[in-house]
Amino acid sequence: MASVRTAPKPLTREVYARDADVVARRLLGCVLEVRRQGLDDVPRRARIVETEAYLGESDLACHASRGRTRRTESLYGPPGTAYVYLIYGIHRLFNVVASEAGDPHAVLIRAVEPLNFEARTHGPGLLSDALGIGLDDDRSDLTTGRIRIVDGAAPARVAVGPRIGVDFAAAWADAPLRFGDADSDRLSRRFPSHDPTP
DNA sequence: ACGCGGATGCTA
DNA sequence: AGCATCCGCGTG
Repeated sequence: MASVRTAPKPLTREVYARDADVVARRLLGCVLEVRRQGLDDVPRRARIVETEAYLGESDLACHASRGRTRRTESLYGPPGTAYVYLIYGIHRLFNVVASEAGDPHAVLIRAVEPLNFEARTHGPGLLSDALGIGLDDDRSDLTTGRIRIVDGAAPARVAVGPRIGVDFAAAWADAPLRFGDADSDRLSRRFPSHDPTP
């Protein structure tokens, strides 16, 4: 009998309800899907290959470390909420809220591999442009909205390193909270190779 | 009100 | 290494 293609289901809220470093690793290999109303019938789909974890108010690199403001309001929402903000007046960065409501953890999606379209997606600003993610998506619910994440196979090898662009964050700057599919050719930047030697 | 600086990406 | 470009936030 013919195989039935089961519609992929979005990750459930409980998948997001863990500390951001756990969720950041979990999201590698999962597929980000964005329906673009009026532009596509078919959602754009892309495999997540690089993430960073931001661990709440005590994490000096996390926006919530400066307290709860209007911009960071979405970080305080339930896990599975989108946090999208403008950086350098130019780029929109897409994050997934993790942990639990009131504990502002986030996972920044830093790079994806396009699955059913062509675009440059090897950076957090680039992928938002390619997928059509904008400030309007801030605070949207990833379990019900036009942006969703469906499960996928975890990468065979995971690279780990310090986060990018957070040198100001004192001791937190060096924490190993950036994760990547070590075999992807679309990472935003090279990971420090703790490669051994020959 | 006002000035500052940033979870980037491109060019030199 | 320098710059574009603009919103949110801290200060007045």
